[in-house]
Amino acid sequence: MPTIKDVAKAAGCSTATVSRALASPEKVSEATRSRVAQAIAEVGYAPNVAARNLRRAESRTIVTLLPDISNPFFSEIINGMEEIAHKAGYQILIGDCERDPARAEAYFNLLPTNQADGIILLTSDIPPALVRHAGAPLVMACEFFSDIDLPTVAIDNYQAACHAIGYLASLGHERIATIAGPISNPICRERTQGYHDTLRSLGLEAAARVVEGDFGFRSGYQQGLALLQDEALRPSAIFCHSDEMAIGVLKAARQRNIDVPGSLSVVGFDNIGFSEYCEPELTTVSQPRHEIGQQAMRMLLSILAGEDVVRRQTLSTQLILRKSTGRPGCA
Amino acid sequence: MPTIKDVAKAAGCSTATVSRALASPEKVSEATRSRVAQAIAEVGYAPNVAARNLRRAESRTIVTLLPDISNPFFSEIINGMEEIAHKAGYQILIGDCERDPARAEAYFNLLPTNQADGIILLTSDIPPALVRHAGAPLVMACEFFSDIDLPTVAIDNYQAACHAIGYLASLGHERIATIAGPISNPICRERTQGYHDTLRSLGLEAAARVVEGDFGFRSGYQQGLALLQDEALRPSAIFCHSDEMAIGVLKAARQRNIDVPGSLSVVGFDNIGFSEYCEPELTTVSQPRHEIGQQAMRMLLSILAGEDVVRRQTLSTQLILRKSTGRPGCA
DNA sequence: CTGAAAGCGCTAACAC
DNA sequence: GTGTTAGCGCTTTCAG
Repeated sequence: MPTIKDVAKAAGCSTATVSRALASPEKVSEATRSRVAQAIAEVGYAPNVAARNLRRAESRTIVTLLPDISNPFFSEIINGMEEIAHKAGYQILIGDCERDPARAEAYFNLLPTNQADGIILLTSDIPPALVRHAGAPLVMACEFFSDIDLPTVAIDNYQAACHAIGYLASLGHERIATIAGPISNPICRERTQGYHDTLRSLGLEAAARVVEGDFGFRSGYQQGLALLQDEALRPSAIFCHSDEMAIGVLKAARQRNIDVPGSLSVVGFDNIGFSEYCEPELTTVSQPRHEIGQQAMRMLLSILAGEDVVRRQTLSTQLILRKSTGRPGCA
Repeated sequence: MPTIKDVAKAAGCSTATVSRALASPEKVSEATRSRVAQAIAEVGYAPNVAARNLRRAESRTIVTLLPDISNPFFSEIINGMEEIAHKAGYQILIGDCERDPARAEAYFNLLPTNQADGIILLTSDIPPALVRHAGAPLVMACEFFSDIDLPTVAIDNYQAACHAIGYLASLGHERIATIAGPISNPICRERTQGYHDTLRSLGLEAAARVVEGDFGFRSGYQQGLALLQDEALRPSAIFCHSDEMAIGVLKAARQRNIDVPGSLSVVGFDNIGFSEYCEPELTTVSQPRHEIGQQAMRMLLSILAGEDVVRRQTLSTQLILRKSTGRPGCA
């Protein structure tokens, strides 16, 4: 591989000039600049990034920490992030934590050694101590910590839940249950709060029922089975904190011979690709995932550039009406 | 951040000794080694990776190129790769190509500048020229090129298809169709070949019908709709080259009021998580994804280490029998 | 606007 | 077993 020296030789100038021609062209005369450009093409030069990083003490790499890479919810967010990062000459390193603090720690350890310039957190399920002593810019997307104030881009989970519950109530549902994500998760608390507040304002609080899942298919299925077990207590609608759990509920209902939406309405959250292909198609809360990814990355790059940023961006959600919701008892 | 010099000073030795204590402890005396270890803990040292990479002319980074990060089929493979890579001190950079040759090229360009040491290809949908002139180790996983012989770990697609079709035929199906992935894709050709050969050996070739999809839900749905349109020509079973397409077919059948498995059997490929939660649960060909990821990474690391490798590893598949298949006309 | 020169932090000959 | 030394390729003062 040719180095900057080879280019300098070919262009008849010093390595410093080549470097400048690349990094700050305006500081180099028109003539020199074009000679350098030609020399670069001639020798087939590409800068050695490790050398540049060492010298500049940066890595041009952003880590994205997520709880589970197999959840398709994240992929569109990552696409949005990548789009912005790539334009700015940054790379993304995807870190799958799998609820393992050691993994999270390994990724945070990339910061002090200049292997990463910053981290975007798509999960709050990591040791707070890591976050507090990160020593490099951090941005939260989708989630947040209850006790640590980080720059954040997210939706209004409270409002989204209110909206979903309000819609179910407007359909005539009076017994609305929730299958939440982990209660330790602040966004789930917000959603649950929105759920309770809406029920209360509608006088439906007596029939409130919240069970906990982990966002995955299986937990939705199991909690759905439990929720639908006792006919006397059976909810007529279930609001789920993820589409996977909602799809699990759909399976539970099928197994219990409960028609959806005839005898049970189900609302999901996230609008993943599957939600259009399950039976029945899922009514769900859609988040602007691509935009969340873009904004989070923009925010982090701004911070890295030393610019001031709006520390809290809230993007809007949309309730997508499909076939899993209807008036109660219309079977 | 403390450097190796600080450690040397604290341990009362030279930087070279510290470096050796870290890289090849057996070359350093017991006593020195422990003094170095203590000094490292004392000053809180962590090696600067950019400097090491520059010096060693390596990056300890492996790129994984895949066609679409939102396809959950890949996530378990990536987990397997990460497991092995991490143990060996390597990082994984996930490259989503999105069928864009420019993206693929950008990732290949990391090779000559030592930003990546090798690439694992999970897609064959990239310009062959890139592959031919990569200038660093490449390994294929799952897929392969018809005209470029790369070290590969994959399943026997031909056999897997034969097995699936044989099973369908054993159930009594005589009109078996296939929704293939892109015909330009060699693995799809193999599967299609297995399909035809099996039908022929069974005397069922006259009713053969192959249409092309792109592995996604929508294409399965659309091709399913088309395949099920004309009652006279309607297949009694459809073999799909991906679970997503099979799930699309399920939706198409529902829309056409065709009972699965009563009037139509459907077989998928990949055994993604959703295949257990769709209606009916999907019979599908399962690939050992975790193991594929592990083996592919092991192979690449061996090549990097200059070891000889078995250039072609074939892992076994399993036909998972669930609810989407049955005897024809048993509705 | 350009060149000389120092050095980022680390490793690997090469000596001893 | 350990120290000395010369860079890896690049950027960035500092002079001019």
